[in-house]
Amino acid sequence: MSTISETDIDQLAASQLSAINQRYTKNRRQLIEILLETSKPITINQILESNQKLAQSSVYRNLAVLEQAGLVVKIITNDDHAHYELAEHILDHHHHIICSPCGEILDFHLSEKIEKALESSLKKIADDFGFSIDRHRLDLLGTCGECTE
Amino acid sequence: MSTISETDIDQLAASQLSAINQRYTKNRRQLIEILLETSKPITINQILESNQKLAQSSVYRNLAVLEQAGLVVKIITNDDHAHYELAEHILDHHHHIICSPCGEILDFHLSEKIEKALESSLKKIADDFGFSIDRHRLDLLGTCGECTE
DNA sequence: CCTATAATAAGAATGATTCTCATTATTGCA
DNA sequence: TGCAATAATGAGAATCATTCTTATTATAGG
Repeated sequence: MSTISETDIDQLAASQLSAINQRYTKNRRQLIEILLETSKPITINQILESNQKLAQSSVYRNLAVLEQAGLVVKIITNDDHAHYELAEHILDHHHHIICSPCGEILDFHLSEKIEKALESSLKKIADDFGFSIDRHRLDLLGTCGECTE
Repeated sequence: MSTISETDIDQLAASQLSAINQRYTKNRRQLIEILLETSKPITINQILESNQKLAQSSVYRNLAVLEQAGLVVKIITNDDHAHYELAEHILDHHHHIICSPCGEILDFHLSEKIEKALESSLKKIADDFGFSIDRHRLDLLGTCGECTE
């Protein structure tokens, strides 16, 4: 639920791509658009279904490029297909609730208070382990209402 | 760092396997032993290296059976090989700190206070989404000391 | 408008994981 | 204890998401 405009995203995308010497091409813009329209993480197959013109190999390659540019995040859950969504500075920081039977992934948010407490804990832990941290992720694994019925 | 004894685990394993009509065979016991000796999640290849007698296909099959029985947890991180470790009622509830460059996974614990606060938040969120929850997982993604040097 | 370079797309290749099936082990019962 | 009946094993084949290859097409910059 971000309020960032599409032109802003285009500028961001162009800038983050050029930072790694990549172009913001028509194909890449279409991927960004699809991800922006979808309110939850989706698979490559869903992307291909939503735009039949896209070549599978290009979608794989371009999502990898967009991920390198920090514009897109790849979400690996269980054994199923990977899911993709826009990076958190475009959407906002959130977590995932995952239905194991059907593989669907939805976004959720922690209260600011708990999120902050968690982050400061994690920072300490990372220090103890001598790690430099990129990010954390929190997943809720279970069964959605539809799969229960 | 659990204080559960090996005989206790054998009993647990036998009982949880028989609950799904599976036997606690020599191969399966060896997998449990290997996972018990290792203090962190390991890959199938590491398991095969640590015991050359084991057949790859059997290890895959038996880890799947042990996972179904709730004795073992499969950890999927990025694109690398899956990692396996004993279930939380054998070890204890914990989370993972993952080095993206080398793929190593280590266990860590949150303070009880934050863990409890988190759990009660997550319970509410699951209700809101109409999900029944099996478990949650929290991963810290970054770069370990060795990979930084 | 050219030239150099990057992106594209179709299909081949890869590789972790799963499946198949003949062989071996185990269980329960006589 | 001995004998089915059934389950587990292991070697290799098959699967399938993902990555790679390469010829073609598009783009940027002079």
